[in-house]
Amino acid sequence: MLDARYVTDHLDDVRAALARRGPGAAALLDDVASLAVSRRSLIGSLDALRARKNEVSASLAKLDKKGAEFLEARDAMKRVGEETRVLEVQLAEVEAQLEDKLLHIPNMPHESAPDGTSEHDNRVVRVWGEKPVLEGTVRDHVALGEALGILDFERGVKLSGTRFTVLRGHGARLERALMAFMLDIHSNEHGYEEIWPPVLVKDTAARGTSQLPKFAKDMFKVERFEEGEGARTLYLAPTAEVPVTNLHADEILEGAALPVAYTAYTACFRSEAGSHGRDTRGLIRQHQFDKVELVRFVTPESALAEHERLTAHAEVILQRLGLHHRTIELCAGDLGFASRKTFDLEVWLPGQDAYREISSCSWFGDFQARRAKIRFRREAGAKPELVHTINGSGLAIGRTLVAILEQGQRPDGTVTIPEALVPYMGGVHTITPRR
RNA sequence: GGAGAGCUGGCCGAGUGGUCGAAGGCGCUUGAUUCGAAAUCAAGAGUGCCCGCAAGGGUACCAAGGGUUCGAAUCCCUUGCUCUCCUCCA
Repeated sequence: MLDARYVTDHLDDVRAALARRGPGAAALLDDVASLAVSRRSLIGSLDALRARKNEVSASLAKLDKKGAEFLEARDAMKRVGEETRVLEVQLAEVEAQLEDKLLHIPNMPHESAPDGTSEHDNRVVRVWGEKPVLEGTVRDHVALGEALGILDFERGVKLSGTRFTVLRGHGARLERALMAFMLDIHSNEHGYEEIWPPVLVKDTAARGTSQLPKFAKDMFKVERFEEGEGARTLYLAPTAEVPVTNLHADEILEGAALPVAYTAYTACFRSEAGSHGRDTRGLIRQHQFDKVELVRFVTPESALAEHERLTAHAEVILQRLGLHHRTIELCAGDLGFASRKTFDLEVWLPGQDAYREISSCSWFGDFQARRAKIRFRREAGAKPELVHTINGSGLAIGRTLVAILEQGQRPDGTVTIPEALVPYMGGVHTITPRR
């Protein structure tokens, strides 16, 4: 979230920055400044009252507990106590309101993010490779996968409903191979520490990365059966970003340790509320999918360069797989809620005759760090500062599998496995129909 | 699931209603000493918020939340977590 004090002191700037996201975003600021002001004045009065209470209480300790002086002062303090309680309630109320407003305000787009209102205004930054020349009928991954017997959509639906898929044989193997391939490159070559986190997370973690409170409907909520009072609600992480970023929630990192870089494979769960009817066919938009994530905790001054670096790390995967793709930068109007600047990698899918997002690499400034209280100290004794967080998919595995099928298809319906992946596939070079 | 013990500052650990933000030790920082180091001695170190240009001042924080009280790390309640033993399980 944004800093209330910064918003109050730079109201016009913040308003202008948020306006770049489109109409509406800036309007959310209206009450923040006034709430922040009344919060400060309440704290002022409250602290003064408490100071007096502390002072008098200390002197009371030395008095004869039955003396008239003691009794009189005690009664006076009783009234001060009540007054304090009233102010405390008011303050709690104001702070709750302020917090609620702030949690719903999106991040300010960075000045380098291009202007624009929708995905049509996104800017192509670079293109890698070119569209493969495919002989014969171009098929999409659904047709290919079903014919090869590696994608079983029907049984996915039977087990779990729409947007769930069963991978089998070389399909399942490919999914596993991609996981290991990506993790190996990021941990061995790019210097990321491999993490294996829980995927059921507390609401506090989801709040830290900003899925909550605003995007609760996009997640699966898990309740423990029975339990009564102690019942706990957990959320299925929609991305490893949530557990991995929150690894350092409420911590102060040593400046020398930055950048801290983690990579993690997790299954990801999205309820996809509000996307009914979109991408209903195939693997593109599932309730459960696999992804390898990259997360970096960095200093503010290195953030822009670090963002480029992380994006490049994700691009390497597509390059090693020989998959034609392009990198685009999102315009201000298309940025995610928490992001200041985002590069998307879009892979070419011949079956759809379109480029589709396969990775989204975002720089969040201190937006997540403020929510999750992730700080660093430049040197011993220095004041703690908020870190900057950056993350991106490196990559979405299901969509990578789709791209391999569609870009690697041959006229006879078989699929060529990218050379780099062959060792991970147990030496298999080509996926051919089962039996 | 059952029984018990506990949760204090970076760590260990005192503390049982008033001067406790908290003894002591370890660790850390800075000085002194030393050719340098070790040892020793001295001083200093928490985090948030509010006021202040600053120096500095105020306030809150002893797992979390509530309560009792003029006053709570200390008493009461609720929740969470940790540990030990049993049970169960992968």
